[in-house]
Amino acid sequence: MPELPETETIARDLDGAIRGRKIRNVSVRKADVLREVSARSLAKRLRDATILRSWRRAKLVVIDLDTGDRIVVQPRFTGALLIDSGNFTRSELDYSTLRIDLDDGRALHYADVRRLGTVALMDPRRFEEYSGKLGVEPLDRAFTATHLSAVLRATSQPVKKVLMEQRKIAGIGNIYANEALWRARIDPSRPGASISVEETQLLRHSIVAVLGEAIEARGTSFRDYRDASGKRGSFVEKLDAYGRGGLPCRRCSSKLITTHAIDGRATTMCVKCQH
DNA sequence: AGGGGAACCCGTACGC
DNA sequence: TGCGTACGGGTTCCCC
Repeated sequence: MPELPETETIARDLDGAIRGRKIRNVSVRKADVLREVSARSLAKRLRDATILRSWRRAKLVVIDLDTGDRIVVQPRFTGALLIDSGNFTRSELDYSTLRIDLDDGRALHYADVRRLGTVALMDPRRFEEYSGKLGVEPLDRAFTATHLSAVLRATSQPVKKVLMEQRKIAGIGNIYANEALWRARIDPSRPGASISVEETQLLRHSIVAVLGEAIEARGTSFRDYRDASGKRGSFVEKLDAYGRGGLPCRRCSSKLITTHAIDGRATTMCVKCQH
């Protein structure tokens, strides 16, 4: 569930909480969340490392270490990075998959109820390779209308599916794809190549605006998402499309519809004002 | 190359 | 009430 705004919120909070801390010890309780590294090797490579910075790339939380290694966390649906200052409840501990003990007595946990999320450890070369396969960051200057136009022009896939392809544009998932297309008044099923220059400019603006507003609201908590201190994001109240099937369109009052015709994912739109 | 489908995982919802 | 099963959801990987 965490898309770009939620992941950004997690990474910012985490950076404020653990920047400069040194790692003492690592213990892995559920090794099936690990990717590209064994539990043993993870513990070895993290021990005594200093945490330089936590930041976001696409829907990933990246933790830079002074060793050059990066911890790359993909929370997927129910993953969370939580800091235990000694006040964790039993259920929070139950879902902890791994614990990183810090030099100030606190511990960073990766907790994940369904464990579809992943934790990888990458050296600089591997991280560059991995990150290089991901598309442009929509909040970077590089995400221009010209760039979006080139992405859309190249495909006959539905525009909504294109927005969610991480190799093309990084960080947009089902919620913000629905929102941006509603704002731009574009029918999500239209082929990428059919989107006009004017529509592309409006769509780019809609994407940037909705992501920015959602970050300000600390993300959307629809079902599971909570930030590092367990709090919900408030953008759910501002959603115009996602989760509003059957409710009146906030522009024209006609009933929003939800279909699963695009890539099997829930698409909610206004048939009257999205063309 | 690009597309389709399975696998990953388990809480929740639903049927009997 | 209890048990069994289908489902969801993003990404990766395999196959066509």
